[in-house]
Amino acid sequence: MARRLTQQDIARMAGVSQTTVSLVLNNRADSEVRISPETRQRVLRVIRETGYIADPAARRLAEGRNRILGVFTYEAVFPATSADFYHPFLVGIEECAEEVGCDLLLFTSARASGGGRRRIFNEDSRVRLADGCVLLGRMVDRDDLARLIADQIPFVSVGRRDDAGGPVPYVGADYPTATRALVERAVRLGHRRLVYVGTGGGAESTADRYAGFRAAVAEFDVEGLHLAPDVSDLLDAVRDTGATAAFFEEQADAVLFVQAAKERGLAIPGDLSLVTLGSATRPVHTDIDFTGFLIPRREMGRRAVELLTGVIESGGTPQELLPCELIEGSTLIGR
Amino acid sequence: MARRLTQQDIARMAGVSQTTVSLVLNNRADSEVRISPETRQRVLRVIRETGYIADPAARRLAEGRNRILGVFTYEAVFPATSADFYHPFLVGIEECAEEVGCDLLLFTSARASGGGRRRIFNEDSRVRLADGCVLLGRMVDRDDLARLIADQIPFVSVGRRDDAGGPVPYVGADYPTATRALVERAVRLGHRRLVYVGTGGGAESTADRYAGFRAAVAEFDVEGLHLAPDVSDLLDAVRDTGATAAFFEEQADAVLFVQAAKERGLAIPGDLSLVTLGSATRPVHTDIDFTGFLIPRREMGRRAVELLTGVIESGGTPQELLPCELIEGSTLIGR
DNA sequence: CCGATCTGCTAATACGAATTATTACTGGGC
DNA sequence: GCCCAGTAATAATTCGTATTAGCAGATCGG
Repeated sequence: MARRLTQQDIARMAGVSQTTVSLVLNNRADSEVRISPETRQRVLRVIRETGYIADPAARRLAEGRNRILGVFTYEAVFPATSADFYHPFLVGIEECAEEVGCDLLLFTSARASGGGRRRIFNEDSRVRLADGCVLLGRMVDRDDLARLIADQIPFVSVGRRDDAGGPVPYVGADYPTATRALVERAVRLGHRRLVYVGTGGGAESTADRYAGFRAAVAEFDVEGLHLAPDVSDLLDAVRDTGATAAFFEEQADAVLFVQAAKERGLAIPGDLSLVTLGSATRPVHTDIDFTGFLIPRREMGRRAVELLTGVIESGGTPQELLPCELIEGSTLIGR
Repeated sequence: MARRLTQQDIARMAGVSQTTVSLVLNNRADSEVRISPETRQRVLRVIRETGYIADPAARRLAEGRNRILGVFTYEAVFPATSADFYHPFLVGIEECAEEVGCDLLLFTSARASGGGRRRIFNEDSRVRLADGCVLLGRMVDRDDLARLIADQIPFVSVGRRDDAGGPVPYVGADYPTATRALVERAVRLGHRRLVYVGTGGGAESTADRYAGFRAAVAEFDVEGLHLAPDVSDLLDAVRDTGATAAFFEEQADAVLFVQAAKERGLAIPGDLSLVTLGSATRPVHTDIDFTGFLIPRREMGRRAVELLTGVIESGGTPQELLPCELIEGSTLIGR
């Protein structure tokens, strides 16, 4: 590999010192440092002619900055399987990274040598190459989080915000508010007995939805029931509750439910209103125009990068919940 | 930002020199270099306890390697608009990168300061941070290519393979062979008059398809006609040719064509057989089971990374066309 | 006309890891 | 007692850029 151009080479050609080249490049105009216009032009000309570009590694080493943002995911970023969960986040992340002039480093090598799940800190982690990083994924390793905090590596977690021996900077979706709004809408439409279909626990994202549901039914003083999505006959189970509106944690479950309802003569939304709490994590294609809300994934990605640049520059532990856009839809009607 | 651990720190803690730490880390066992088992263990223990990780920038500077592969695209990698062109390539790239233990650097900042199109070499390009890079995109800048070659930066182009003052390493799809195979199939089924619908020129990918078509009709001694896809009334135009089978360069055009045919009472494939030459670049959703072929995008991504690692290690200018899988489909029948 | 200030630039060093050259020590052979 | 081989480790240098301190020469004030 032909040795590439260095500032030393440029300096030689322009008849100045390497220092001068560096100063011109970073066009410093401090009172401390002075370069005559002629010299500056001469150096710039050589740089232009040779197409010299500074070595990013050396740069990073010297000044500690890179304009590279790391992106870490616990699963493959580009899942072969689905129309995928990560994609919208990445769209937002890329957009914003482009705006702030940063490149993205995807930690694809992170799968530990053991072949197990991905870990941020493996033997030769390249995390530190980036100025900071965005964490994506429903299951973030607590030890990794703790380590990030301990090492004071700037990062922002998207979605997850578990505490890990210290506050975690994050961008999330405001599920409680969105869920509350949907409950309110149902109540306004005359529903008095609602059922929540979903795990209601586990990941924060689902726990949040359920908590929002619970708080809202209490606030509006209506009946709020809960059903696990994996009961043997969900259709009957929902019917038995006597609820007039069902809130589905998972859109995929709602799709199956509608399928079953159609087969067994239950009219949606005539006999039962349906609400979905956010877009599907499991891929599903449907033409049903569910009433529900959109998780602002793209916006979350964007915001994560914005916050990250802030953290990199001035530290802090930003925590933000982004509003979900409500979808009018046609599966929730008055009764 | 708390200063992070360095080999110097580890050395101090273990009571050895920085050199020793480095040697232990790269566990060199040359006859030139000897470390006693006790010392080695002591150093390793400190490393384990502190969780020390080498600074990738310093590493890169010293040894010139990074295990980072750059990925350059002329458009956004994650287009907000479509179920997107790049995705399958990226799936393959990521898979293979993970296997070879490399991280991926996406040059998202590459949009030149002018706000114009992306360029690989802008003022502070981070290209050199990577050991080499994969180029994606239908339109690769010739100057960029020339520069990559001149600077001897290892790279592999996916799809494009324009000459740029020197041979370009690439992975492509074997359109000519696949197109020939489809023509052959049509001929075997009794078709004697075929029409190619598409630009037939411009990008290599389309030029290749048309060239394959031309060569095949010559080889099998049948009639081969050509129609631009944007004629005012494509349906009539195709009808007028008297062809019994139409080969569509773009699946999107074929979908529209079928639509029009249905409306105007032309039976597909009863009255006219249809063949599509590769999956859509414009996103389109259809349930039609077209006869045609699949562009092995994912495999191309994989292979590009494989070839790139080869180039990085031992140079060369690999050039490969990957076979396209034929799709039996139901739009091409005998007559 | 001598010190003070200003101007334009460079030498030296730091950054963190890898590598090369070199030193300190131990035993063994004669 | 001296030289040599072998072992274990270190000092010094390298990579390319950024920064700090400082050095000549010119200009100015008194």
